[in-house]
Amino acid sequence: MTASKRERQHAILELIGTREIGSQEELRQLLLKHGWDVTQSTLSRDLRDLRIARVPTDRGLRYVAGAEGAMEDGGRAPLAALLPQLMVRLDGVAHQIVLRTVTGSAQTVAHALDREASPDILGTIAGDDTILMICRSEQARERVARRLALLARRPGRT
Amino acid sequence: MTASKRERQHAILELIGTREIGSQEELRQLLLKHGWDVTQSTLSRDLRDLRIARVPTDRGLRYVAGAEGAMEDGGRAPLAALLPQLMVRLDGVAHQIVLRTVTGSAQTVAHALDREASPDILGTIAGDDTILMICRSEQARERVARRLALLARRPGRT
DNA sequence: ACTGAGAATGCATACTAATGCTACTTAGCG
DNA sequence: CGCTAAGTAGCATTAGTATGCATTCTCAGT
Repeated sequence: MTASKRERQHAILELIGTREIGSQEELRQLLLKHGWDVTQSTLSRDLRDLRIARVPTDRGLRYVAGAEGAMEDGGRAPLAALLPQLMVRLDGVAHQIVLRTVTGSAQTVAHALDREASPDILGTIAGDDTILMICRSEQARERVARRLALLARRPGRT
Repeated sequence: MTASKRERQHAILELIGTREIGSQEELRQLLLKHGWDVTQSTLSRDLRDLRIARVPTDRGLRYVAGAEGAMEDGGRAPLAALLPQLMVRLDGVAHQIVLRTVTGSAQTVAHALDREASPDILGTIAGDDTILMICRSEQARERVARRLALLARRPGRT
């Protein structure tokens, strides 16, 4: 599958945002449990693509994703550039959308969202890795969610 | 020399802030020019101490100091350990739960919540002493709320 | 369908980093 | 002094990561 690369990299982002992962082999095992069976080589390349760094922490080396890689100019990057890199998951209920991002990037993405000034969106609230978007209606929510999902898919245009 | 360690690490920080360094051997060569002659082992330990990460950039792997390493928060305690101490009040409407914590602890608790990766929870957003949790449904909310209430009661099991 | 261009991946291996162990230096103490 | 404990750093080795090359897979164009 061609699409699997993107999905896999997404899974990687989510795993790394959620747990503490210290080696590619460790990551490989986790991915296995989720149905992906790839070699360390592939992971090395994925981590490079995703700009995921290995940083020393109190508890040893850990992989962490950062916004640095995706941000072309300080915080002014368009949504289309940010989402593929930073969005981890998208979901919603009623007139609300919850958008999960790589840890630490919620503010950045929310900012980009605000700059879009969509009439469908009443406002956004961002924490560390989660953004809550209040939409004008359920229909509005659907529109927005669809668009975001699309933007997140490829490094394409608006 | 004993005191040289501190100086050397200082030099390392400066070098890394100034040039693009991609390997410990490279760093070693630079230090040599500045009068320090140490082995790769030592540099590995220095870089660990300084929390310097190796991140993939456009031009290959580079060592960078700071941000990511410093951003690293330490509170990785499990929910069961946190809640009895930090949760103040629990309430909810529709598919949302509002969890009040001791002032300043919301981020910590929210983080622990995220790490649980419950399918019932779309996401959490934390302020200073309040966490908003968006659940997948009202039923999900009830499940989550019940569980949280239980966990908060005492240092019990997951 | 057939085919050439690229993308994606695995394999084997080169490269780089982390670490157990030992030695040495220094400071404090009897 | 001689001894011990703490802190550093080197050496040798292991652990872990990156990458050249070959193969396989996709897909557009014919």
